[in-house]
Amino acid sequence: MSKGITKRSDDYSQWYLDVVLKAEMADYSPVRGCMVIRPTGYGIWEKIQQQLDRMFKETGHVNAYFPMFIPESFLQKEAEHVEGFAPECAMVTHGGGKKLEEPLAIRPTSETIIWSTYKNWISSHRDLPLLINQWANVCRWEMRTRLFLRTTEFLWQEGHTAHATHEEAEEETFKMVNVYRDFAENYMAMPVLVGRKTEAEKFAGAEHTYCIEAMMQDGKALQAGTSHHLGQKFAQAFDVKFQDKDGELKYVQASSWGVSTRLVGGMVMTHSDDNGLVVPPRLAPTPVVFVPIYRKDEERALVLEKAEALAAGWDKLFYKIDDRDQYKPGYKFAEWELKGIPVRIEIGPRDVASDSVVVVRRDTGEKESVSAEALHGHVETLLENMQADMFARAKKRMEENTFTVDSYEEYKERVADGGFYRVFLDHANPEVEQQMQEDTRSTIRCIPFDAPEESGPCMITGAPCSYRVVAAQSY
RNA sequence: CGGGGUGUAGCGCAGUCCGGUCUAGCGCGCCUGGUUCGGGACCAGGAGGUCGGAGGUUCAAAUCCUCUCACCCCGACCA
Repeated sequence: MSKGITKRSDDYSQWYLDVVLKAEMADYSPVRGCMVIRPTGYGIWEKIQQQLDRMFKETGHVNAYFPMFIPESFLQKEAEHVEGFAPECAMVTHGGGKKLEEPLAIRPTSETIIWSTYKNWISSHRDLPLLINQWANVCRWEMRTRLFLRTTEFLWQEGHTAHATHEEAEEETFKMVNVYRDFAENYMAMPVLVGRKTEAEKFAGAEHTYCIEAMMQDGKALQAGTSHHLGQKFAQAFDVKFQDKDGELKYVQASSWGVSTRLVGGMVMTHSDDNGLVVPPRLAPTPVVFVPIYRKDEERALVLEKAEALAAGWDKLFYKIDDRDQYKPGYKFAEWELKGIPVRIEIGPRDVASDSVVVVRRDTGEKESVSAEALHGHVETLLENMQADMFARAKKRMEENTFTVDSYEEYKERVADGGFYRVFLDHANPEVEQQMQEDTRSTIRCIPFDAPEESGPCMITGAPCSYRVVAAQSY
């Protein structure tokens, strides 16, 4: 069927690369670890941006833009932050033909430049909360990269908020991880686990980190979004204080939260199949493609005219008519499948004669004949159903691959096969997680918010635990 | 940075072990013309290559030697 896509069952990571490259989502760049995002991939990122941007604004945030160059000294102001990011920073040492007095880091994240600026913007409780987001590129010099999932430069959004109290910052941190959950589930059709990161996994410079974790088709976890309560760490590092109602000077409380182009990779690994990309309708830049079928010029004219008529009333961006003459219909079918267009409408002379069309859904491949009259309603319902079905399938898969395990021996045997493991682990003790990582290359993905109270012994040390955490191998 | 692999036309590959038949070939794609068109059409003609790079051995190198670069996969770091 599909030309040159490795089967998932043969080699999952090669399959992923094949899909991304063959569907023309991205290309390698001349620089190691960087990628060119092609229109098919960028269009999906744009849909992600549009919807998230709306959700951020609906929750009271505004966009701004901070520069990508950060004085090296800024990064050093917060101890944990430096330690976490220094090794992966790209540094600019020259400019204008001269060595710079102070090297500039290309932002790996913007906390430092933003808090150095917030210092000037905040003086009173009346300036709070400050709720700003930015869409930007960032750069992290990773040892090993993978298209979309981890690249040296990537695109993301980063929200940076300032609050008067710890509680308000907490409310914000929690609210935003739930925005991410809402987005992942309802737009990406990607079920996620929502919870808190362990000390070992949290953001460098956060008090605590909340996250959404998704499960890919091979059972590995993907951190899909994070929201951090930064407490007063950055406010102290950059001396950001405000005068409160009570007249006292206090350090501001902060949060930051982000998702990146990694989501595009997560979408691929959640929904796509051996025939190529499968895009959930709500992330499809163009959800519908008409493939005309004709033999002679008269038929071509007839069929295209009918397609135009059928599409009348639909937003121009909602559909496209593939009137390329140099390809046969079968070729076009295969190509649009590879590129993941959710709904294909086949229309030929026979359909025109019967005043109907053939409608095919990408996720299941099901075909049905639909009367012209019913087409709009049918397609709109179909897209909604696909969206729901894709989520349901992914959710079922996640549930079926989430296991409850009590013995470390059993865990060690099974975790490499993929899946989420609900286990008792003394995560407060960092050595426990470290040992597990050494033994199994797996980590605690999160402490789910909805973990029921349950008591049992840590599977490694036997220490008493009062709930289970979720551990898995991850990307 | 370790371990494995691959670099030959836009893509996928053969040729490399055992140097000469390679003036480098095949499939797909591309260009021209015609016939086709309901699941990746067919025929005919054509364009396209510093064989990853540098150095060496040789009468002769895609092929042997040395060095080097890039990319992919698997680990250690991470959204």
